[in-house]
Amino acid sequence: MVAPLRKPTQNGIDQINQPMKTFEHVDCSRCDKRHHSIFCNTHGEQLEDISNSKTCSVYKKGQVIFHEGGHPFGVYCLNKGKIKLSIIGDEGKEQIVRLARDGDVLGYRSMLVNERYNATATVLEDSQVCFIPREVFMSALKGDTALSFEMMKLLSNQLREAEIKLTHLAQKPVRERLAETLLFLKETYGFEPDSQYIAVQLTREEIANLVGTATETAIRLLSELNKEQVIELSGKKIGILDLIELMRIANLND
Amino acid sequence: MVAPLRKPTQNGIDQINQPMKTFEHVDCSRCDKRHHSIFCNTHGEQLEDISNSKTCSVYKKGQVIFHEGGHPFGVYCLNKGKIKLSIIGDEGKEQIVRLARDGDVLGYRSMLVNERYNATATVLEDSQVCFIPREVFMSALKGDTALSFEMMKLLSNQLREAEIKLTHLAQKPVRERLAETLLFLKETYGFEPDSQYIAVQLTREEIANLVGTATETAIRLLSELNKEQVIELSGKKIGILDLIELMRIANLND
DNA sequence: TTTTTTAAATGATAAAAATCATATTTCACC
DNA sequence: GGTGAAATATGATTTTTATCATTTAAAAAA
Repeated sequence: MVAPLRKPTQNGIDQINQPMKTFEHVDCSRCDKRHHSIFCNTHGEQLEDISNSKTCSVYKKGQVIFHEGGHPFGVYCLNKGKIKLSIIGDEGKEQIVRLARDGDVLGYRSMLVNERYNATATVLEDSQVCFIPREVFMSALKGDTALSFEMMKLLSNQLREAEIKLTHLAQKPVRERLAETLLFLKETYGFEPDSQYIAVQLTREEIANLVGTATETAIRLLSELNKEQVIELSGKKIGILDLIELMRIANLND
Repeated sequence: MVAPLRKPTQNGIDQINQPMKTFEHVDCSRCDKRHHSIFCNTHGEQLEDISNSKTCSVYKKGQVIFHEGGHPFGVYCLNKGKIKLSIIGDEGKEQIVRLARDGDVLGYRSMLVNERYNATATVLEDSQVCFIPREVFMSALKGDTALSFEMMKLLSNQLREAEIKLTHLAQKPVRERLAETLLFLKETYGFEPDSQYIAVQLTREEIANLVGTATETAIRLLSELNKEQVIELSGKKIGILDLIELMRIANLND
């Protein structure tokens, strides 16, 4: 008997944080996602330890993998799926700070500093996620310099991205940031097979929380870009009709 | 004969990036700043290597230690002084992304990922800075797990700070962010001896570039807080008269 | 299917913040 | 100590963006 599945609340964050079932997990050494992840240079003993101790689970859309304020017991490796990482601001408003795709690792930051999570990880579409227990991951880090370096590189890159995002948030108008966000979504998740539709479905509210604006403003500006034939809206699907123009609007000189 | 010292340009970023002279450098093992830095657990060979290869220089106010776009040849360790790290946005506007104080290390991010600097480090007041060459720092990292972990912790903390700052920038009004910035300045540099004045002198423009707003808006809101007797303005010096009220205005529930 | 709920769209208005303009002050330099 | 440049201050105005209100459309639930 399986417990009934509750629906996500209006802000897309669900109370349920228990995965529904496990999936057939391959050995980490044969996982093709590994080569584009921080484990790309991890071999032998370390990789075996990880592989033997991991738990692989399926999370349904809307489920929360970990919660802001919760204690980290390990790291999560996204095998397949899409996950948003968000911080709830003082007035209860969500700010999406990162999006994860296949091969991305989550929850390492809090584990490294041994603090509670400062973000919530919510599944955007049904996902397969592997869990690596704290001790295993930490001892892998200790025993594997290459892994440590990959970790440092990952953190460095995310820090750079966060600082650039910060600068744009402070200096660029919403329209430019929205265009930038659409390009970012396209870079992160690509297009759906044989189409110009970005391969992720977000609510308008989520797009606004990614851009850092009010939902109505995001809706208005999306409609505007739609009228200008730069993008195409079809329900939650967003197609890019004129990539060059979208890039021009985003006004990125980096 | 010493070359004449040019003045900082209007945005506070100087072309000169050559330190004027070296200072009497103590051995790293006896540097008291070390205990609060990433080198707190570094000993023996690694520390000696660093100590023997470092170059210690004095930078004058306004001088640039490294430039956005430049190549990193090592890391900088701030022995004594105050430094701002800023990114120049697309329209040429400065965004201050970090402030460094005694014991802080700079330039590691770009070095770890082997990319050009994405920020500029400018000296806010005359500072003593040690330079550690790339190879020495990197091999210390490789040979010293404790240092690697400190590095990861530092990056993790900065990432958390950046993400929180991002959220506040997106969600909080300027007045709250200004109050938060003043509290941050106080936390970072403390008060001047026996006074309530924050121990750093920034231009109003720099304060605005830290808050993420227009200079005039920052000036106006500072005057407002001054009138409300929450802070005291005396030239570039900012005194905190009512810390409780300032914290209330900052509206931090974290 | 029909009902109910939730999300999206759009108009009207208000609030916030930026920009422009112009004093006034401060400070470095002669 | 005076002079000019830069920084600060402040008012007026415009622009941007958020908020509120309402309608329409879409998606879940009965």
